[in-house]
Amino acid sequence: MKRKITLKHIARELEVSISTVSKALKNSEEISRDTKEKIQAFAKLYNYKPNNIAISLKNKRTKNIGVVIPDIVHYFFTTVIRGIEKFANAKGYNVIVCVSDESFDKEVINMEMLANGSIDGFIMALSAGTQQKKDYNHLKEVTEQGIPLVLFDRVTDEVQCDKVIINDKEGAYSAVKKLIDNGRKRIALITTEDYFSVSRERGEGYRQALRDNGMKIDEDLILELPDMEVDDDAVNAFFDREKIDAVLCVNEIFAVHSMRLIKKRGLKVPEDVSFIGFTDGILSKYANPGLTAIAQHGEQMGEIAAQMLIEKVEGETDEEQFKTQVLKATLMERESTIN
Amino acid sequence: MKRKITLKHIARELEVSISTVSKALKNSEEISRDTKEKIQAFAKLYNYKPNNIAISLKNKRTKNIGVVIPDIVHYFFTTVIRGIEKFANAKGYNVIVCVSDESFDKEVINMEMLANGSIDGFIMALSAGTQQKKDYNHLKEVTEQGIPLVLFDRVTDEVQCDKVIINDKEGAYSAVKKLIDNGRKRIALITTEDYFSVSRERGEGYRQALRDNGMKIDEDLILELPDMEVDDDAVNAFFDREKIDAVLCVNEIFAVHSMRLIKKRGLKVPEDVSFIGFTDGILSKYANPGLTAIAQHGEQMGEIAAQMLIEKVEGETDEEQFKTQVLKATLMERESTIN
DNA sequence: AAGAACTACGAAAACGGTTTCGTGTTAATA
DNA sequence: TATTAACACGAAACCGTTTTCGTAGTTCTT
Repeated sequence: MKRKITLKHIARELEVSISTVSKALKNSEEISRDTKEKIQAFAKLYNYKPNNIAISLKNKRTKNIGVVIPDIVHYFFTTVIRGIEKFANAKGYNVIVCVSDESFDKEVINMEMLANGSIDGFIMALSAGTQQKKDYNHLKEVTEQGIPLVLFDRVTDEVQCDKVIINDKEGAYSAVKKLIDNGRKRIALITTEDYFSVSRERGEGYRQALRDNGMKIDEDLILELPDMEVDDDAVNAFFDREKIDAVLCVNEIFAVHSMRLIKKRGLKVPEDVSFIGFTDGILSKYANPGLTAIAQHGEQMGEIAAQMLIEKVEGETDEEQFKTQVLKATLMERESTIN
Repeated sequence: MKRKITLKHIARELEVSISTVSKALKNSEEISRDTKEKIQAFAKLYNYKPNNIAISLKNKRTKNIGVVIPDIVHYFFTTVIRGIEKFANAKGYNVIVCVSDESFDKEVINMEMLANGSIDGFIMALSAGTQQKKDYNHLKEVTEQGIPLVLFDRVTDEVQCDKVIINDKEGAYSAVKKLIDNGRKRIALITTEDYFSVSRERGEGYRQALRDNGMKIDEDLILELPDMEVDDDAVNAFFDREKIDAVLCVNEIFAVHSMRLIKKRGLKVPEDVSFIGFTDGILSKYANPGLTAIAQHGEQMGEIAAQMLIEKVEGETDEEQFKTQVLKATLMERESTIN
């Protein structure tokens, strides 16, 4: 087992000082050609690579960025991670992923672990627990320590930091507008409980579109599911109760799942009932019929978040200028709506 | 902006030495009650937390584990990560995720970056590029340096290390067996090119099941798709050419996608053609009809991999004993096959 | 009263680098 | 020949911990 070689080893072997070795490997002008060549050759031969930890300690920069997300088995979040990875890797950063599992406590614990020197900055989406509790002290603490933070998708106004979101309201608005233009009269909304910033925004877009088009808002057409998993009975009861010709869902699973329940009732999609879902993910693409979806552009979101973060990390100036970048939600039309 | 406080700050403020502070915070017997209480109170007040990087340098242990996977936007891999996270976090480890993007070069670069002190061990699945190239020197190098390595799912015999896989051959075998028992006569296999260890294994299971049941292997019933994305024309041509009453696919996407093409041809699933796919993922669950699938138990796989790795990392003895743990692939029956 | 044994703490090395500054040797200059 | 500048390198501090070892000062022996 050949252990990693250090500057000290090289220095001892070549009978020079550690500083000379360090400088030689950085091709410093201070060191003579001969010595440099000798040292560099030796280093290459023994495949010397500087120890990241030592460099981190010295520089007070880890080149790691911490990503805290509610759930990793979730298409949207993985696309965001992909975007982050892509940008971060190109800049020489590694990505430490922590999952809060929608829990406030885990979010706090994870952030505290990472904040003690392991990372240069955070990119995160708030857990459900945190949004319910409305307790953002752990976020405020890291920003007060001067650790840059970028929030994406699930954000809050109560923390001053960079943010990147999509225009959820507009996305929902244009989806509903499309349904109305297609002649749909009874448009339902299937959503989560409203402590999620995104669901709230999407709900507003839905209502606004109805209002702007002279349709009155029927609260009975709005179904709030308490869990992220779909309860078949609740949805079926909803369909029994209300006559519906279109459905907007705040996520893919709600959409695909309720589309299936509708088909089981012998109704046709999109002829009898149209469907649109948020998140243009893998389910929408492979659903049958293909699900018209509002794309959240996760990968782009991740890239932008990473860019914002790295700018702050590497920026000398600690100007307290925070931006919120709003991406445009775009409609990806498939067979679940009529063109 | 309140900067992080260090031992040195506390020492200066309380007019004691750094060593005294360090010991006091560890509740050492060496330090008097009075001094300890004073120091601990001060530390708590200023929310002192030791710097992870400094500790890593001292201990030569980072409490980070590196995970290198081909693709993060892939249900199976994310479930594995979830399992790894779960186990690792419970043991106080963080997870650094790197994506090789199926590329040999990126895999090498990522591993080299992490191997220079950033992590205590690796968990990984080989990229397509690596499996094609059959070049495993980067893996051998890290193991030679004494860095523990656990391979999962996409493994190779050429590297001596711990491994965790599912019994792909048996999984495919039992799937085909089931199709035969259902009276299917012309069972197709849609697979990738065969440099993937898993595809090869699955193919063998398919052939074996046919042989064992007195059916002859018709190579024309095996379709190898060059890409991970499905080429509609290739699959349609295949269906035009061959009369088929059942299909086994080596992944979800192949299965769901070709199931859809079959339905577009006016055939019924499962009556006319049955489908079984590998990876019991989100697509299988929400497909219409639900796709009978061979579960790969990603989360469990991740947990086991993490456990194996952490055992090696924390084990004193560098016994060169390597285990390969084989999980049982189980069939998850849904509507795409007849019971 | 002198040595032994504690007690309670500090100095310093170590982890593996980077960087500033000092210095001996040689070469160029006056 | 004496002075100076350039060159090539080393010593040491530093990043923030941990840990070993040394040692004042006190208390306990006999």
